[in-house]
Amino acid sequence: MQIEKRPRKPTLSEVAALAGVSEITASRALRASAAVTPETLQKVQDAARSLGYLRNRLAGALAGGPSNQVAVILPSLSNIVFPDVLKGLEDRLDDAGFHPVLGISNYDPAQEEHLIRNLLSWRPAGLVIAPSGMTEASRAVLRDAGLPVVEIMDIDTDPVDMAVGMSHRAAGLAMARHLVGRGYKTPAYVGHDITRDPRAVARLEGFRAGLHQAGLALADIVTLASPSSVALGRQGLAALLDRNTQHPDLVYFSNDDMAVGGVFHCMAAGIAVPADLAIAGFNGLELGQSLPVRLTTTASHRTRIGETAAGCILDRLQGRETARLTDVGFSLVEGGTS
Amino acid sequence: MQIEKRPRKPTLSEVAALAGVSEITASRALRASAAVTPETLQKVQDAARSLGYLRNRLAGALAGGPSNQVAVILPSLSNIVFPDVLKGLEDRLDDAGFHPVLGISNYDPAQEEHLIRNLLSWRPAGLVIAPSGMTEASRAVLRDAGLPVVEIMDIDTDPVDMAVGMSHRAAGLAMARHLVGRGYKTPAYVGHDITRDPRAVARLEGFRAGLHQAGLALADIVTLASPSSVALGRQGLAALLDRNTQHPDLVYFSNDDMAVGGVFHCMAAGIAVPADLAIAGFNGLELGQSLPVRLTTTASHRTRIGETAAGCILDRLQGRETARLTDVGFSLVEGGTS
DNA sequence: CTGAAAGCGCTAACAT
DNA sequence: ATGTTAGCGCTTTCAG
Repeated sequence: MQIEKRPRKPTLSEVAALAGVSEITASRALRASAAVTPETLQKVQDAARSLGYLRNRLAGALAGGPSNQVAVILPSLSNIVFPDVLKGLEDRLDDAGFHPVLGISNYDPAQEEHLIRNLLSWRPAGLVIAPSGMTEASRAVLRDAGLPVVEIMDIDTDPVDMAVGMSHRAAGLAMARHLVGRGYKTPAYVGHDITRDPRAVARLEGFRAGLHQAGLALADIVTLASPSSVALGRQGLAALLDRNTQHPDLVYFSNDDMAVGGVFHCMAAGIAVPADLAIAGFNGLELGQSLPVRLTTTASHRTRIGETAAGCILDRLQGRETARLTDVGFSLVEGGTS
Repeated sequence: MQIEKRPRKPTLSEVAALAGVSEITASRALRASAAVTPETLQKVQDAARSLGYLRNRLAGALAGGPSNQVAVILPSLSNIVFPDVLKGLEDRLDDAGFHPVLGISNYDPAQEEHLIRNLLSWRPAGLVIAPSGMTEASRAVLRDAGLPVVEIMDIDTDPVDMAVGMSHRAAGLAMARHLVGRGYKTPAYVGHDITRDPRAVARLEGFRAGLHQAGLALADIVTLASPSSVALGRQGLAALLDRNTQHPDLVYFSNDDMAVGGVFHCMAAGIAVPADLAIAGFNGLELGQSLPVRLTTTASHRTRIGETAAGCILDRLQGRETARLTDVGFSLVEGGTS
């Protein structure tokens, strides 16, 4: 039998009435939150089904029940890095029956602050954020929110609550050491609009520090005022090589997208890689690893960052102990382009 | 002045008390939902600020206020297509102050059904779904939910409410016609695990129909039982060419990731593209368009699908008229690989 | 423009 | 194992 009219969504009390039990019993049965006789369970479930009952978690959460929403604030979805992180988050959250509520800050601290308030107004169970220059007000709101908060990507800063990520400075440093060890003498750098990307800046700093330790320095730098892309990397390398400066034997790119663009430029311009020019990136994207010659790069564990951050939220919610800082590390990928 | 203790989050009634107005007036002031004297507005805002008041939308929505959450169900985040769609959704939703609540179905109808109920239990303002074989029960729930529902990606099926996407069959057909027009005679196909991807199947069908119309047929087909990737495309083409069948002069790949893998295989194996072998993909990813030789492909307007779907939700919510079916179309990209 | 009353639909806290 | 009582914090009526 189906209900013919649908004047209003059926409520728990209607389910309870039909099942011949009290509201709270129906509630317990439907949530499996407390012991309920198999028979009553059955009755309630049948009643719910026959009425087409759909739980209202708004009311449940307001009445003190738990939320299964987790606010997630990312700076962008255009950079593949963040969908990867989101995937990790979603995977782990989903296992526990939680759902991300998404906000995109567009790398804007003011928008970020607005988002934080807005998402928090739904009283989520936790919040995960890839910070974009968080304002002091933002930090204060998060501090007072009384829920688990995980700042992701970077662990070089001091988090409000917890942080999960890697040291980008260390990654740049490690790459410099690796390449110095392979004998390159005149390294250059090609980057995208890194003013909005403090992590890329940190890598560059680490890279320079690594060179410096070996008595080397960057022979040249090109940075372009656009978001990173394959096309931009191509263009950036072309611009670099067009200059009448000391010719580099190696180019460190701000990330893999850019580096792959560099590789494509070399292909098109007949430059042998790595014989004439070595190339290195950052991220370890599938893209770079699928090139005819695998890209030398640093694999960032983006999905793992998401998974770990979700894990922190869940651990906290379940009263388990959590680390303030979690370093998921990185791995150097010795490809064929260096 | 800051509050020292924080025994409980401040409520609207505390704000109202401090501002010396009634609860409802404070509510109106904070929402700008009705006319309020500039003075009272100021008083209320000041009170809210000084208490560190954070609106509770759970209560608001339960009391009949609007929700600004939109449920979004996608089959995966691993395939770049869906983050692209999500980006479009987020962009448009964000403009209107709405937020996506995300669920991933993993291409599983049962999980999809579970997700629908779960997300709907938060009483979102609307729902956007890229269907994965929706069960009849799922459709029924959506039909009865009494909110705007947009099914995305495909418009070859009959939606519960609205649909936004393109005809994948038409895209395959158009590509076949284009390539036939360029004189190819022995086309082959390389695909990923298309049993889970009805849209890829529809493209293949369209492609075959197009060939048929020209008196041609597929010379060979390879499909591999894994999700699409560059590596898989490379492997697939290698497998195809290894066989002792009629040698193809053209390969249509299930999508761009796969096709780029094909291009890479050719590079590595010394096969001239398109002289020895032409290659075509689907999606129009930046990846393919950044290759030394631009990939021939069909650009799907993924982000626009997201934007348009969000627009449908918003239009409906604001009482504007909405189309049942919206075809965002596609465009043939005549690259250098064919 | 502001207020008073009533209740959204559910669950925690105590009973029993 | 089940029921009773009280709200959760807000917004919708309807008044003034």
